[in-house]
Amino acid sequence: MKPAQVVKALAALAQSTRLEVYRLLVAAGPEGMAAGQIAEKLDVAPATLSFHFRTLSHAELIESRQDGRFVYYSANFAAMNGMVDYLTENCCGGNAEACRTPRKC
Amino acid sequence: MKPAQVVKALAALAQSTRLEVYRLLVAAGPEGMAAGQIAEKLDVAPATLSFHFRTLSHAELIESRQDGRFVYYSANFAAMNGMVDYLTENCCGGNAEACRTPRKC
DNA sequence: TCGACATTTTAACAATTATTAAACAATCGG
DNA sequence: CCGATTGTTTAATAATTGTTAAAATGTCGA
Repeated sequence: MKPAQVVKALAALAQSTRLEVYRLLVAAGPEGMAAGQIAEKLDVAPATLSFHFRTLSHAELIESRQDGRFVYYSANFAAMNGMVDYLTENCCGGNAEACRTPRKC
Repeated sequence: MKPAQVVKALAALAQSTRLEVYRLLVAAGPEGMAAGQIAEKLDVAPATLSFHFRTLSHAELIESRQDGRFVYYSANFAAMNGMVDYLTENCCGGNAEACRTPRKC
């Protein structure tokens, strides 16, 4: 994963509304959720949400598919793993064991 | 980890200079590096770097200790793990296996 | 104590970002 | 087709952020 893209992904998540959206989609799993459902659940104006979707999409953290009148968004799990891998590269000079902790996903 | 702090941590890393600083410190391990070493290695003006240190410190992603005239900075590994855990909470509605991938650290 | 070194703070400016309302597509049911 | 629904785009404004030079702080060796 290239540095510029990691920065883009981090920036995309570094905003409370987008972070909530992303977490919602992570919890929703591969099937995702419709834009309207998300707007309702988070109580955010559609235009605002659309702006944030675009940012998350551009960062390749989420994907979208159209289904009739609805647009479903879903999380791109590989992207986040790539981001985390980048952050922890050469951890402790290669001795990763020194700072290992278990994780959930 | 509280949402506001996760946002702060992500925002701190969502900037190329700070991301480089952080990665350098992750690689350096618990002993860390002196501010001047980092400035030289990354070719960044001291004042600029100081500004970024403050942002990273405030996000609790790095720590500092004074040693004579030098200030050593080091990565706070627990903070990043907390951040990642937050992002992946309830992954795939609890079925974390569905999106599991191995990681390095 | 003096002078040199290491780093931080302040102040100012340029650039980026978030939000909203309003206008604009696109899709469906009747 | 028409009207209602779903979502996106545009344009404008307010707020936040990154960078730099200059001044200030703190530490050490002589």
